[in-house]
Amino acid sequence: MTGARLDEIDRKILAELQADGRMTNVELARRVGISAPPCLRRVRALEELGFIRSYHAKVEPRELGFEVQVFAMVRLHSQSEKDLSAFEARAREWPLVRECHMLNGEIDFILKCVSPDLPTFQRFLTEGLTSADNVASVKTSLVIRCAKDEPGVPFDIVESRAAAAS
Amino acid sequence: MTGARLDEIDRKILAELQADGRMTNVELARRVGISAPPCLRRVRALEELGFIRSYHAKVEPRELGFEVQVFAMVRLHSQSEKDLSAFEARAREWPLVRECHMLNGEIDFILKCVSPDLPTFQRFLTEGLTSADNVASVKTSLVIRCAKDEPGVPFDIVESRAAAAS
DNA sequence: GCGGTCTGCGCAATATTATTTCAGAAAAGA
DNA sequence: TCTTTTCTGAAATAATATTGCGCAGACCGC
Repeated sequence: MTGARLDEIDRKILAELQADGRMTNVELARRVGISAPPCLRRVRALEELGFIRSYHAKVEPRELGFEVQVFAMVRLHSQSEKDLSAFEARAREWPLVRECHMLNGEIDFILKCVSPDLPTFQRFLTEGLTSADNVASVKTSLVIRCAKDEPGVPFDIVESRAAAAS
Repeated sequence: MTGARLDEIDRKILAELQADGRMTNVELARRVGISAPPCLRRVRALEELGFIRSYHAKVEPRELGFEVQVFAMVRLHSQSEKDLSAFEARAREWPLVRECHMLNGEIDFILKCVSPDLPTFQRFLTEGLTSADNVASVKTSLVIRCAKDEPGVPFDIVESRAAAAS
């Protein structure tokens, strides 16, 4: 279960580290209002308990020559668990696929892909994705631009909900 | 321009920090094969030049009570730049919307949303998104499960391409 | 109320790490 | 070749992370 309850300080820690994952523990402790040692212990606990899964530098794909970003909507012939898992396993193997989510409704999977250029993506699309086993159809949409990209959780809502509950 | 060329060490640094954004500089230096001071200078430079945009802890939404994740495909009536920008500005204001990408093709925008529960999302959908100015239609799909979530860049491809070019 | 246990805090000490400084080696150009 | 530039790494210093430990408050059964 996700039984372990978080207090106000834990939520602040998560919010701060989500916003800046490289903040020093001293600075973090200052911001959440406790001293460094217990702060570090809380961070470790949050990591252990799975609230914090990992830390990542956000790298700019375009700066690295990945000019193309694409969302691919995939439909399969068979939605048996075995076939779904098989597709997911393949998705994990494709480097161009950065995210793979199973959806309800008409579309079975949505993939977020990056590619250095259009030819490379087209090759992946024709030789990899659409020709993969069990794939019924693929609809792709190029990303023109990104207006917002803040994965994670809206802690402003977490806090207002916690306040409302009390 | 993105003129500043990166060498092998820079790319290793980016790959390592993308995989573990909290790695100490000492460990990072050891892994990429140089000493700590020049390594830190390179990291700072990569941040300055925009290759590294930011650092984030990856927080598990479900652990924090955000049980619902949804992709919303939005179509607008008008695609004039003014109206597109207006929609983007609104998307940035909605806390439940974590990502907003403008697409080509039939769909104008795709939004990735999180919500504590279905009622909360339905309220946002009816009172916020679908009733917003200029929104023609919204199709939503619940995320059943996530098979892969590794935003960023596939450095294995960067390296093989660099090797091929040399 | 009174001890016992549990939990979490913060001080202080120590180990690691970050950062600056600086001199020297390799690459580029006249 | 000589300069200029650029980048490296050793050493020193500043800052931070981490451990150990004593203390205070909460909770519990008596």
